[in-house]
Amino acid sequence: MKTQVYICDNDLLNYQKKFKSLSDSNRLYILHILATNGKTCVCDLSELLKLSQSKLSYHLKILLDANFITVEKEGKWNYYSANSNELKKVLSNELCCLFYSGE
Amino acid sequence: MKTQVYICDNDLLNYQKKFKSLSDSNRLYILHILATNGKTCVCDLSELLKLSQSKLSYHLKILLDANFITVEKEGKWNYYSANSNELKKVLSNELCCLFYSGE
DNA sequence: AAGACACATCAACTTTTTTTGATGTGTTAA
DNA sequence: TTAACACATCAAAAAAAGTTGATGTGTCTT
Repeated sequence: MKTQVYICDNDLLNYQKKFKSLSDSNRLYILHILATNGKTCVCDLSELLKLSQSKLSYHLKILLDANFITVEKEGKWNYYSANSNELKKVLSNELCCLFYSGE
Repeated sequence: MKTQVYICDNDLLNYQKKFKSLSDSNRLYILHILATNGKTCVCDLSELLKLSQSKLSYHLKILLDANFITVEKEGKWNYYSANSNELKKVLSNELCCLFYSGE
């Protein structure tokens, strides 16, 4: 029985956070919309997802904290985009186009 | 604003389940050990992970339900292995060797 | 300056997940 | 056949995540 292991606690917690952010169908749907629609403002996301404003905000923040999406504030509106580079680090090619956009 | 989206509810729930199973550092550590050590029995996992027996059982079941690991019962012992084929469908190559074993 | 809009944040609540310790089941050894 | 072992399962408790409705902040319009 080998006892040595190669991953450190910090890495585990970091991946835990990333996968936790992906572990909700609302958030996966958000990523899907951002991946297929590109830059989208909260108001449009709210319509597409049929989520209340505060609920949507909550889920966007989680994806943001995981660094899987980015915001640009333009005056009154906030536009969100998928951070495909970060998503690609974690997700398989098979999930390309579904949850992030390809090269 | 485009309104069409391409993913169905069932797919979303399926991915939610998969990612939920990956969203815990104990379970990621289990996968890491299985990926690096290969087939391992619960008793050895319990020592490596320093998890109580029932807690470990709980987490193994979640990974099993997500189809990310498999069991073989040999008499008294249960041996678990990573289901690398399934993991590879979801996880990037970058995570190969960390959470599943390569080709 | 006042109102309307787009969004974030907060506190209270609900739901889900995780932990814990006890009990149950099958297998092996004495 | 009894005891010990390896593990799963269960019910209760604790902790974490998600929801809701209200409030706050910044921007634009008038």
